Amino acid sequence: MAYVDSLVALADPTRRSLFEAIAARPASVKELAANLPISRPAVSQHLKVLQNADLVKAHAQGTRRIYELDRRGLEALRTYLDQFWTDALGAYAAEVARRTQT
Amino acid sequence: MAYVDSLVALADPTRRSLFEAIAARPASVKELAANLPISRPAVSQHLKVLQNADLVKAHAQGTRRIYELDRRGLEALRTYLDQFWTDALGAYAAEVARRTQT
DNA sequence: CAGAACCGTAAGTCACGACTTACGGTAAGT
DNA sequence: ACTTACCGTAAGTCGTGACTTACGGTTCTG
Repeated sequence: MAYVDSLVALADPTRRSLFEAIAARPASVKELAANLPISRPAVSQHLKVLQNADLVKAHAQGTRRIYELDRRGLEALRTYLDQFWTDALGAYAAEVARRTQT
Repeated sequence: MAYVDSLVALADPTRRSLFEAIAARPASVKELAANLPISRPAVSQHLKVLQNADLVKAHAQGTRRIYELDRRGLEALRTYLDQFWTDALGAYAAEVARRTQT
């Protein structure tokens, strides 16, 4: 259920900010913390959540840890959502068609 | 920012259960509550959240309210995620390519 | 070999959100 | 009209998770 972790991770506004910042450009923890109104340890904690949701991955570079995007988390989430796209137009289509109002 | 509401709504396990049940087949509040270990008012509260995330829509049928899937919420969420798919392969591609390890 | 820079974890606080019960409101049945 | 069925909202409780400060560990630099 990796998609669950992705959903929970991205539901938090601070983690979304981190994720979006990392997606735009890989960065160190300090750099990421500089653009947020919270402490550096808080950023580390959020990154941990993002990381084991496979939304982000890190690699050391000297004493710094550079975080970059990991597409596996997004992919899991995407797959989960796509399931409803097709389901909603398959078995569910007949039901909807009858009372269509959209 | 409709996608934010969708993310928050689907981050809760109970709301996911409701959403998935509704996606599989439209149902009344009582029917939905019957398959969950929580009270009926709790279900109503969750449905309210799902509804103003545009993940679900309701229409009255006698004294019952039938909830069915609303694709607008999913669409908003999908669009948000797709943004990273392309971004991550565009401006971000060069950065990654250099330190590729995946 | 200090000292500094960068980071993760531990422990504790506090607000928020997921529940409950109680209540009121509307539509159908007799 | 009265009762029953179905539902939403109000108010209050309680656990979880998003923060903080404090600490220890590792890697460059002088």
